[in-house]
Amino acid sequence: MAEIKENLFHSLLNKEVFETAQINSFSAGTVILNIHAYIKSIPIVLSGSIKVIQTDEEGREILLYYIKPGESCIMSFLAGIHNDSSKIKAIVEEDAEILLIPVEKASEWIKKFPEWTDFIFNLYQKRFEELLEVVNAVAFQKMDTRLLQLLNQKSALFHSKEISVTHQQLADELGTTREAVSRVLKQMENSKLIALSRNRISIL
Amino acid sequence: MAEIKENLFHSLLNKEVFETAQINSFSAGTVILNIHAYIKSIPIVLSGSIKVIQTDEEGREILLYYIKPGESCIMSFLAGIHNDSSKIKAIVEEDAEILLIPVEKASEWIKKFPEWTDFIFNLYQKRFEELLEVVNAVAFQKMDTRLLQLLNQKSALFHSKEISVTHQQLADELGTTREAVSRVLKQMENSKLIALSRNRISIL
DNA sequence: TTTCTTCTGTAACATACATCACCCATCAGC
DNA sequence: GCTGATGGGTGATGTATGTTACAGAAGAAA
Repeated sequence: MAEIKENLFHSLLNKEVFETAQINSFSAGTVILNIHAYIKSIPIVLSGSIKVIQTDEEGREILLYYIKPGESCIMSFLAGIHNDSSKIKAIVEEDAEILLIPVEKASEWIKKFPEWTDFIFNLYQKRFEELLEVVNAVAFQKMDTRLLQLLNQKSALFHSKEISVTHQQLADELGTTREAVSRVLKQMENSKLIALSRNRISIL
Repeated sequence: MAEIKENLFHSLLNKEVFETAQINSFSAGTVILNIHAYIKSIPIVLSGSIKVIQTDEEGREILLYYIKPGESCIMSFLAGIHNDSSKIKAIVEEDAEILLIPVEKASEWIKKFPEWTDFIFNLYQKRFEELLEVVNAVAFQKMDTRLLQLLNQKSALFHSKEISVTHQQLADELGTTREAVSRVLKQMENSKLIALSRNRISIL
């Protein structure tokens, strides 16, 4: 974490950023940002990770992307500067330390610090591309492909081939049902791609 | 068009913007921006409209959103300032007049004109929300709902209850097949929601 | 251990959509 | 008018995923 902070400090943020911001710790599962909530501060992840999901009226969910160390939630930035409410939900995936920046500062800095603007635009592009991938996956890919991708994503995130997750959680993130996930996982186990046990999937 | 130009001029752009930019005319069907193309200028639509679609490797498409007068293609802005290639395809839907702004100017103005930055951020938010809706629609909605929404969108765009379009075109925009579209349309006709004829759909 | 809860496996069936196949309708050009 | 091209209608069939329903497995609690 100290490392990330140093990087941010040197490469894109300056003293004022760190002096203004507060650092907070959140444990896995905490809902950082809920749908329809109004936003007063913008989070920058220092350690851990946050997952951003969309929920529809009927409560169905779908994973949009992860926010990793050094990144921020661009949706909250947008909603924040427009004084609008959030359209998405953000949940801590791994215990995280987060820098909270008041919205007014965030928009003030756009005028003052070109590096900050760059940082924001870079994130925009990244998030846009990730959203395009989600659209593609949902529109054209079958569950097996999507599941495998999700497992690999999680494996990379946790730096481990062992993933602690229930089928229901995966189903929620993919916007499908537990049974569908169980079926596909079982097939993947039969093809020796993964090994299954309660609350745990190992990628082979 | 003169009206839009005046509005842009007064509300968010200034003299320099119009002096720098060129106005070009494009007729319906023109591909303004292709996937993998590098971007040297950013379009602002003055009249007509542009549709932005995503295509995957297998050539399947899906409509993302429309760019209407007074708006710009934010993807090209992002890709432009990062000197990256386009991930999407933009096609003129209605004959359009477009202001072309060189990328260097676009990023220069971020520092110079707060109104320009506001304009950009506003668009970002709008596009983000539209993408979220696409994700939702593709993930959770059935074809009948999606088709109806698309027809209403087109009807609003063309300011007409009569839409000139083939079933195949609709299928492409929804990322499905012609047969599926034909069947659903026929049902909708039976429910007196629309009337069908060759190359034309009338919303009742 | 026994009991309870949560997670997983799986069968049977329903449904939406894709795919294939073909015919008919409409319209443009001759 | 005829002819050919494009667009549209529709049945048959396949397949992925949703739905319902229930049983067994693995842990947690007692």
